[in-house]
Amino acid sequence: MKRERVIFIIGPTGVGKTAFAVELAKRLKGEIISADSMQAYRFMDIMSQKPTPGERKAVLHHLVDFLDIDDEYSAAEFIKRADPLIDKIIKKNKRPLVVGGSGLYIKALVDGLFPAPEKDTAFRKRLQKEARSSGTKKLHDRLKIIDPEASSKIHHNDLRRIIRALEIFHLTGTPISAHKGMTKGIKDSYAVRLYGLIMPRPMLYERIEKRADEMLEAGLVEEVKLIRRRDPSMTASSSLGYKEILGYLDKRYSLDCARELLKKNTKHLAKKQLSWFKADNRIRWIDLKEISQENAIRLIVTECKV
RNA sequence: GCCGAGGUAGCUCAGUGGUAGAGCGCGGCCCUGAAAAGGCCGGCGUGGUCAGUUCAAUUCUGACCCUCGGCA
Repeated sequence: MKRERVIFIIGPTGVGKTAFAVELAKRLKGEIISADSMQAYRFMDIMSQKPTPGERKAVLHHLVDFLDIDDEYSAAEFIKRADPLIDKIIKKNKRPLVVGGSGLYIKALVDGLFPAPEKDTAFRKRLQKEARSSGTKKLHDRLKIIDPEASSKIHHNDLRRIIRALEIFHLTGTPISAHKGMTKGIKDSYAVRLYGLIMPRPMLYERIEKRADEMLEAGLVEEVKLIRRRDPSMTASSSLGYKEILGYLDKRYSLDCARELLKKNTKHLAKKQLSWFKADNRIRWIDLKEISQENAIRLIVTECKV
């Protein structure tokens, strides 16, 4: 049986995934699934650089604009929603395009996430408190006893992962390393094609800086004020743009300082995304300095007909 | 012109008579329910220039150049 093809457009923030994907979707009769933790939120329009109303009219977008600011979101929540959407889109005789920059979200969808219980907030709080009073190292030592394999892979300062590993054991009685590998992703039922958009670092950074200025001009400060009033969730409040502007609103530094911070942190993000994606050799890279968007799209369209 | 302070890593600066460090930046990397999060690793640089003292000077002395304050 011929497997249906699912196309992924991934890449660092600022390369132009959105515009590219919209253009591609038009040619392929596609619908876009956003693999983006921040575009999911209502009201976070400017900071998450959502597709424009025009773009959303031209191509149907899924998983954009459906969460309230105080909702949590996660990779698991994402695949829970994205997985069934793929089938639905194919049944409509359309082509699913997954677009986003989060390495984990993409990997989770393609390769799957092992079935595991949700977070236990009380347990996490308890361990965080413990870490503060007696040190992160102590928790790492505890992990070593119940799961030597996981503890050797998790750095002793990486509190977040140490707690998660302990949490899995606490909730299931099985160490986290025993859960890994027991995963099923969409790659098992579809023909997955990963296209990575890229451009030389200086060019990307220039675009990022320009975009930050445009976000400020478009009213980022007002947007942050609005979001703050609505008590953002942990996920929402970790958005780039939010914390940088918050510091300005709290008079900890000037607007110019916030602007520079936003630029710097966005570049850091791009760098981290690049580092994540580089490790995945299934990705076919498209350098937008070497090949025009138009030609790249044509190439993908041709490949899809084969 | 005079007085004072200073010129050390891309930036801000610390320090030492035996040729140098820290933060930030920058680069590299890890990543399984917060991922736009979290974590790890990476520092030879004409020590402003030239001369002197010394076994040895970035560190002491002198001259010069430059920067910043103050006075004219």
